[in-house]
Parts: sequence; C-alpha cells; structure tokens
Amino acid sequence: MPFNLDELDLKLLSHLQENARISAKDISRKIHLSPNSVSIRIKRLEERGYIKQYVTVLNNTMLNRKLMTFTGVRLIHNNSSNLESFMEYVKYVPEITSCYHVNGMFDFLLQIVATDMQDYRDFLINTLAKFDNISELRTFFVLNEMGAGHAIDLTHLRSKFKRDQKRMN
Amino acid sequence: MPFNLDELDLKLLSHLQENARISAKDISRKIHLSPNSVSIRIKRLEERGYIKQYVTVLNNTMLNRKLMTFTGVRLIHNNSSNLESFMEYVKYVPEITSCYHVNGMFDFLLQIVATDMQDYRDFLINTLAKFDNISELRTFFVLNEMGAGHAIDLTHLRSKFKRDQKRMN
DNA sequence: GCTGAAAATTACCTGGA
DNA sequence: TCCAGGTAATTTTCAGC
Repeated sequence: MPFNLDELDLKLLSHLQENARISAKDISRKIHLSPNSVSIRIKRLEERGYIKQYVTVLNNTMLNRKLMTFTGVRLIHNNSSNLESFMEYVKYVPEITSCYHVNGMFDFLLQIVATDMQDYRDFLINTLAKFDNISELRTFFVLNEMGAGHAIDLTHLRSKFKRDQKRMN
Repeated sequence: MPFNLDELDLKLLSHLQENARISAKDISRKIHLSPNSVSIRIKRLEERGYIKQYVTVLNNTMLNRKLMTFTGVRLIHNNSSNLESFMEYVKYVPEITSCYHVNGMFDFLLQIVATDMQDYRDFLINTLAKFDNISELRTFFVLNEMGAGHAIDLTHLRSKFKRDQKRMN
C-alpha cells in the first residue's frame, strides 16, 4: 500500500479531525490552497478510505446518559465460532458503544453507556448475562473522562514515512 | 437542568451523529422541517452544549498507526495531587488518545495509538514509565476493533424522559 | 491546481400562528 | 416562541485552461 499523501493532505486531515464541519473555504485559507482543490482532495481522501466517517460528539450527560463503563468480558470457550458469535452479538446492543477484541486477562473490552446505575444493572442482568458462554464480567466504572482526547498526530507523519521509505531502499 | 428537547431535536441529533457533514437541507428532508429551522436548531444545540464537537474518524492503519492498546495504570500513591498531576500529564502525550479515570483494579485506563510494536515499546519506556509514581502498567493489545461503533441511542430517550418527569411529580 | 461562472446551500430578516 | 418564506451572502461544483 503506497503512501501517497503530501503535506497538504496531512494538514487538511488535521483540520478535519478537529472540526468535521469546517468548510472547504476555511481550510483553503489555512493551508493556502484554492477552495476547489480542497474539495477535490477531501473527496479523494474519502474515496481512498483515509477518512472513515464524520461523527458528532454529543454531551451524554445532558442527554441523560450519565454512566459510562469499560466492561471486561471473558468467554468460557475461546474457539473461533464463539468469538465470532460474540462479535456478532454486540453489534445489536445499543448500550455497547465500542467493542475491542483484546489479549490478556480479558477477551473483550466493551465501552458501555447507560442512563444510570440502575439502568446499567438491568443491562448486565437482562442483556449481557443472557449471552451464554460468558465466564467473567468485570466492570470499570468511568469516574471521569478527561485529558487527552487527542486526535492522531499527523504532524510528524511525513518525516516518519520518509524514514520508513529510506529504510526500505 | 430542564430537558427541553423535542422529537425533532432528537432526530436531528441522530442524523448528525451518523454524519457530521450532512447539510441542513438534507436533514430537513428527512425530518420534515424547513432547512431554515434545521439550521437554527443546530446552532441552538451547539450553544446549549448538547453538541460537543464534530470530529473526523480517520483510518489509523492507512495513516501508519497500526497498533492500538488499552493500557491500565495503577499509581503508587492515590492522593488527589497525584491523580491531578497524572491527568495533567496525559494531556500533553499525543499517543494517548483517551484517558479514563476508573475504579477497580486500575486507576486509569488509557487508549493508546502507536505506529507499531517498536514504537509502543519506545513509548512505554521513554514516555509513560518516565512518569514517577506508577506502580503497575498492564497492556491490552487491541487485536480487532469491531461490532458496535454505536452512537448513543436517542430513539427511546423521549419516552424515558417522560417517565422520569412523571416520577418527579 | 487555478480561475470564474453557475448551482446549491446557508444566513438573515420579516410576518404569521 | 417557534416556524415558513423570501432575499442576500456565502459556499460548492463544474467547465475550461
């Protein structure tokens, strides 16, 4: 997979990471390129798959989702059909906002958003524990989500790639 | 904090969650409201804080960030000044894309994105372990990020709120 | 990749329910 | 207070270079 992005593409992606609704014109002013070219580049980045999605981050608390957890899940039998059926299962559970297949002391790490403690308890008992084949559920309640919130750092990407390409020669 | 969103606001937020770059006109067609009113509502939702940010989700792998981990951190002394200095610390570390203060067997859960295993190792040794006061670091390598990807479910929010409001009377 | 015109979208203002 | 319509301003798209 060739890396064929230039400095302008990377700057463009940086701005889009910060604000997905920025106009092509505003970007054009910041990276010194015509609005036209900015639009074309954005479309190209979308088509080639560099941009996956534009999402809106909502204030969960104000929307009555006051509880967030990371819940570690361990399956009883870790064969591939069980792994796959669990992955398929989580797709249809709205409370699960992210699902990560991990190594180590858990098989999966789920990010879960619920209204409150009672709602989470109901979810555990009536939804998650209904899935056979779970041996362990361990909840990390999120007390505070903070710091970071970093988008991925693209500023040093170009030089890094240059080094990688050199190494390949 | 009064909950003064109506069905239209919730539908609007749902569409914005899926696609932050959707135009007011496209939303207007979907929720049967004039483009004009849609714009006004979006602005109001931004001002009142229901909308936190519009972000672009990039393809990390294509941008040479092939490794993701969740790394559990345990501090030696859990007093408030140590907690705060750790939170302050993570703000300036670009590899840390999210930081969650949690209860249980870790104090913090960090989501980390790195180029590859070597890069992650360098990060652990040269950056994270440089922070005094860490007693335990446990890495969950993300083998696969899948399923879910759910935005928060707003479809049943209205009825839920009605119930809550009833309960308060 | 740029320019310039046409098309589409958004912002603003006013009236009406 | 909230919504619709009309107009102005901005932004995006498309053609030609």
